[in-house]
Amino acid sequence: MGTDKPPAELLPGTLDLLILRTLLVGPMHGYGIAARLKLVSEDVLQVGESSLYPALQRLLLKGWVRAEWGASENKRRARYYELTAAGKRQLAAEREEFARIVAAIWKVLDMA
Amino acid sequence: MGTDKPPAELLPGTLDLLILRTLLVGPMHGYGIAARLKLVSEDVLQVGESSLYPALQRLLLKGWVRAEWGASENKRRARYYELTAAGKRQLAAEREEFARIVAAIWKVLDMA
DNA sequence: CTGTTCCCATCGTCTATCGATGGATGGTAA
DNA sequence: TTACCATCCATCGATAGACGATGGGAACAG
Repeated sequence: MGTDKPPAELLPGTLDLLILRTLLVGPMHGYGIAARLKLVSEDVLQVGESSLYPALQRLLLKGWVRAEWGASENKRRARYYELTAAGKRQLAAEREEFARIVAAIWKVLDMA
Repeated sequence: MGTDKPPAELLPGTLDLLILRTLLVGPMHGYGIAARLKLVSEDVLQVGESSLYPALQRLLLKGWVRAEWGASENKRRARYYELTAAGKRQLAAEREEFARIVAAIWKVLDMA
């Protein structure tokens, strides 16, 4: 029967925030970002590459990240993404907004 | 002069949860649901009617709410939405899933 | 009778996530 | 060497969900 599905991997609208926060740790390539998100969230957050790369393109366009080609630890060619100053500001703003909204949602969930 | 303002009013993917939780208080009509969300969240959550009604249709289709025509307190005709048993189960499940994901996001936001 | 508030609802747009897919490269094992 | 697998890049098409604009109708206050 069961067409059961894997419940949910991500909250829409939070991916940019997650990527920016991850890049705050240091420059990283796409694959590494996905791996780190999965690791830190203990397998709860699983971002596919087809979500990740469009998101990175978005962030590049807005000037929140910068990209540079390099070599990964395994000597493979890899594109490293790095947070810009504007990206750091954006991160702070998005984080605050996220906290604000989540707090509001909890108020609803906990109301009498 | 830009009183510009609200960048985001809602986290996509959380609307169903918010509606179900609101209906747990008791049967309510659409307008009332929106008003209550705004009130309880202290103006942070503002759901427009063009988001609300499609969402209610969705919930009806899935059998999580039931609808019935009646009269509002002001004697106007109003459609009252009510949580079904399946809806209550769904609410519990979505709430848990929401908590799970938000906790994971915080882990990312707070990582070293 | 006119305007305002309350209450219903749809259409079209836009943004974003995701499954499927494709390709290149380097390490490893047979 | 050859095969294979893991890593790493990226796009396309489908789908879903939120929102602005818009429309209507019924009660009540002025």
